Amino acid sequence: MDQTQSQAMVRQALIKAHDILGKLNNEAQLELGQGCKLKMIEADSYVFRQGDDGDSFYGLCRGAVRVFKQSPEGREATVKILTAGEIFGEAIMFRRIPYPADALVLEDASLLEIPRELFMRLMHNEGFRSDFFMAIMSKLDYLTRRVYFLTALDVEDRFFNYLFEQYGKLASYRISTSKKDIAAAIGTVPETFSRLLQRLKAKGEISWEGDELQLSQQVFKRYEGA
Amino acid sequence: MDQTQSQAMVRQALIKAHDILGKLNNEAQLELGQGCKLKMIEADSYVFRQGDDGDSFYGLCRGAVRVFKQSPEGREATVKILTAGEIFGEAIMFRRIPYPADALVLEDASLLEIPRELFMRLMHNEGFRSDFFMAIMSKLDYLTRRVYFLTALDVEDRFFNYLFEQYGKLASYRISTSKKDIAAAIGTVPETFSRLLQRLKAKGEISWEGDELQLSQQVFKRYEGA
DNA sequence: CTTGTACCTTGACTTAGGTCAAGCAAGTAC
DNA sequence: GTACTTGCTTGACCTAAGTCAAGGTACAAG
Repeated sequence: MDQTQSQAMVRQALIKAHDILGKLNNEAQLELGQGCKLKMIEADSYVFRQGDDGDSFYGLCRGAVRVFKQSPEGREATVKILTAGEIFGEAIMFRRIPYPADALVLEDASLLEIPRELFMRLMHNEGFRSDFFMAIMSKLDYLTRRVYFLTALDVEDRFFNYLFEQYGKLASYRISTSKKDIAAAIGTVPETFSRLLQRLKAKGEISWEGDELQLSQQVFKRYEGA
Repeated sequence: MDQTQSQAMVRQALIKAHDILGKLNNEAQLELGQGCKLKMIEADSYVFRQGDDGDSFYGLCRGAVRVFKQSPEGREATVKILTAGEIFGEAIMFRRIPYPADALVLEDASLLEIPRELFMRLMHNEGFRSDFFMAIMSKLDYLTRRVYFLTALDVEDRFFNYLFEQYGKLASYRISTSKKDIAAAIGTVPETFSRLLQRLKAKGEISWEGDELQLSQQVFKRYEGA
């Protein structure tokens, strides 16, 4: 088997494993596999920058990507930290505009780059359309909650909500995101986040050794409803 | 002409004038007009409350509605102030969940209430689907900007951005929203907003008499790029 | 071994903006 | 008229969280 063929098979496998793209029917997956491009991007590189021209959106198959916007003065707002199985950059599919945000790779990532023209063809596929739709609606939902989360909650609440949002409600977490990035994700600075963690440790509400984070019983009780 | 017939004509006219619903083709508009319900709701009443069961979304034809979420402690986050031509409540169309936010009428409103079952039928209409899609995408865009706006900008920047977002870049505005509601929209409290306005007036950057707001030249220069 | 460089923590300080309470102006109800 | 309400303003005060600067700690490069 030649090189080109085996790469095509890798793409096909990645598509199949993807939460959204994997729901396409076989023909559509094949079409997608032929028209998309696999990109490996290592941590600390950008997938795209705000203002870049482009006509592709991305499916994330491995790793993590942080999407954020920067103000002229350099303050930045993290819109979302994406993990495997999500899509991003779809905002520019319907209007020919530059990317409206930065997308920075946090953990070495495998991405499927899907050009607009292919996307438009896929949109004729009833199944893809409805899954794409669902994905967009759940992003809408996420952003609505995020607006709430950033305006109405303090840093402590935002931290726990972030955990639950990103990992679900567990007693124990294996954290791969750096504290600096978590701080950005919950809309604060590393110093404040560090102090929060000290305070929580002191109160015995959490323990965090290496990459293992544990929450105490009381924390769960506190967030029972949410 | 009897009562029922004339009400049907009113609905039909409202649909035609609506930015999104008005783009439906004639048959679809007719179907919509027959299946939807016209509601007049006066200021300070709720269209729905967070947690309410429901299976309709709304097209706003007149007036203004504020959509917001409340924290258990009563702090609230305004998600969006809607004006004529927009739709809202569509989040529950794809999943059978209670409304995830409150929708409060700010100015006497005319609403078209569209039940899920009808919505699903309309979704088969190619034109409606694509317009609905565009509307959702632009909401997504709006919310992304809003996350940025709430995290990375201070109250002053948020105020001017709100004006430009809501009315466009004018030299003179006729403001119908109360200061209290504007304060909520820009994510602050009336006191802080009031102080901001005094400061801006003192610096000669704005004047605000009655419902007439004027911006000075320097303000425009400052926000040229944005 | 030493130098560098991220990342994280800690301390001292500042500040934007929230809270609480009082007062005022305009509209409406009686 | 007086009283009540609602929206807005002002003052005094407080505090969560940001900024700036200095250290640690650990891993990587020379």
